[in-house]
Amino acid sequence: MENREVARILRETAQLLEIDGAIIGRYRSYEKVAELLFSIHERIEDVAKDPKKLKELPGIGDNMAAHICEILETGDYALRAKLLKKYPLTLLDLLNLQSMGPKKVALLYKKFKVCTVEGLEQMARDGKLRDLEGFGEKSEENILKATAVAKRASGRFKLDVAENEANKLIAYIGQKSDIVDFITAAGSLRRGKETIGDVDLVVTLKPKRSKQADIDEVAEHILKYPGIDQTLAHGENKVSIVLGNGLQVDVRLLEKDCLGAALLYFTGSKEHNVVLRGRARDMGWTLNEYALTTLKSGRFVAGKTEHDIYAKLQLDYIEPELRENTGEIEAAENHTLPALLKLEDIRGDLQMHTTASDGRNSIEEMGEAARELGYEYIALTDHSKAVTVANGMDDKRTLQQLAKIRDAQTRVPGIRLFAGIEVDVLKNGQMDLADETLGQLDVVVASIHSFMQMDRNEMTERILAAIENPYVQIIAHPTGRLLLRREAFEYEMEKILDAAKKHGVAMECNAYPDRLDLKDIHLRMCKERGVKVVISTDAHSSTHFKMMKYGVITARRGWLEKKDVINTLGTAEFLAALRPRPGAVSAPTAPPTKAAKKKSA
DNA sequence: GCCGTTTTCGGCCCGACTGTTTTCAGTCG
Repeated sequence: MENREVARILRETAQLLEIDGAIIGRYRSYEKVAELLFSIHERIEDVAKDPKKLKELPGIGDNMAAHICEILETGDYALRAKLLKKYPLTLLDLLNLQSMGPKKVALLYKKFKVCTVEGLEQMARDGKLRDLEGFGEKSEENILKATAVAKRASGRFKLDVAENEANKLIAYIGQKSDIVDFITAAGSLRRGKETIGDVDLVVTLKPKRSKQADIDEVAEHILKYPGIDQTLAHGENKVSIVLGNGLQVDVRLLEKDCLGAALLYFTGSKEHNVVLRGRARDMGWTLNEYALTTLKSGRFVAGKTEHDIYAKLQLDYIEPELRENTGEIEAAENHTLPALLKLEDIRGDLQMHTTASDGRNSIEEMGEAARELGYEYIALTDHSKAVTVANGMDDKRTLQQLAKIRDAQTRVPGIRLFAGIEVDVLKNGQMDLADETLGQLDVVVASIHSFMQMDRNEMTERILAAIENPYVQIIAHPTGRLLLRREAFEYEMEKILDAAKKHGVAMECNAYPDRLDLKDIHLRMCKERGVKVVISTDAHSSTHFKMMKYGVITARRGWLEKKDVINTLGTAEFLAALRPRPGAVSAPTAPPTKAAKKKSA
């Protein structure tokens, strides 16, 4: 059973308990364990084999351990089943609606047996809710708005989409440059999460322009933003809006002096903040979004910058991407935080497509665009024949493409053009092209584009076979997921990574924002095992090279450092870091640029 | 339901905003 399955059952139990009126701590304990299951990379099924190990996990005691074992054994949990006799499962859909929480859901169910979004919508439309205690006409309006939003938006957005919307709004708010001092994204966008639920913007005002009238002026400006679909909240220092595509944006308007505390608070994650606050409390302080202050007298301790606050808490500065309460606080305490990879460390891109298969640009165009970015090398990796829809190449065309790349190299100096392939891993684990063909190429990237629904064991065997093929050097988008569209393949990641380590195969972090594959926690597993990682864009056009930043941010979330990623190496070192293949001839070197020629002369 | 050595019982983040109230409960992040 997958962690997310166990987590789902625990989370539903927590929600049902909350609706049932359980005390806060009880349902929080279920929620916490559900959250834990998403943050650990061991399979809970494996951990649970040793009851002692299971109970070592934070938040799991005797009872919870027994519940987890019950779920793993029976596929369900008795308390959840019992609660479901009292409340239908569809009731939980209502919790996802804006303005609806457990108390209101419970009341509505008790009074009217409302348990579906459609049912609730009808009640609101008929004006049947306004006489209920705690409800009014406005509540009905809000419910109708919320059901409309729920119908329109799936609720989450890809990182690039959220970033683009945020940047547009930041530029717009920046028009108030006489009042506004600084604007930045916080929340999961700043942490670089793969999908974003809503965007948090922190806006600070100039010291002489932070009166309420100034804040109001900026808020009014924001409410006139052309992209707004509806306004959810408008208070003294907060504006919440929903954009046309359903993306919610919360903007906080604050004084400059509390920027550090505000950024820390609104960047999260919630779990990271909870631990920081507990730590502050242990030290006799209290931490909120305005400052770190003394518990007794409320005297200011720190708050101008995040660095100040971490320092006072006796922690090294923690980069936003690490703030998930998955060990970063302990590492900050022990001065063992990683020196995270940076975008400028990347010196080449190892997966891209040209007009030979399904790309939009020629070899030369890709080479020139990559050189513009300052890269030292790229690998041109068109599809192999199994991907017919992408005009994949057979052996003959692959070798023709190799010759074309060698030829293009003479016209594109100053960057090394590796002749590569993205060869398909067939259903049985064999390669889509002959070994003799693969052996002539500089870089062999293997990936799966078919039979994605295989069962766990079969898929594990299939990928193991690919890794054991002596010509395969990189496994591309190893889990095949498409964010918000398609689930990852199921297989035993531990086994795959152990094999990759053994055979010197690098795992790709595909930087394309629809993929981000491997994802953060898998990359961290690579680091722990010493598995080599490459970050590639999978560019299908020269404009796609800019997606590299999403791969880097994902790698940072996986705690990766420059030394963990082999396309941070120079050309010769990179080639040496790739898996050596039997009988492979080394690629010819690139002709120097004119500038370099002059220099050596 | 979990956790802890100043607590084995009593907390469990905490402040803003809204809408319904007429001082506060519920929701949200």
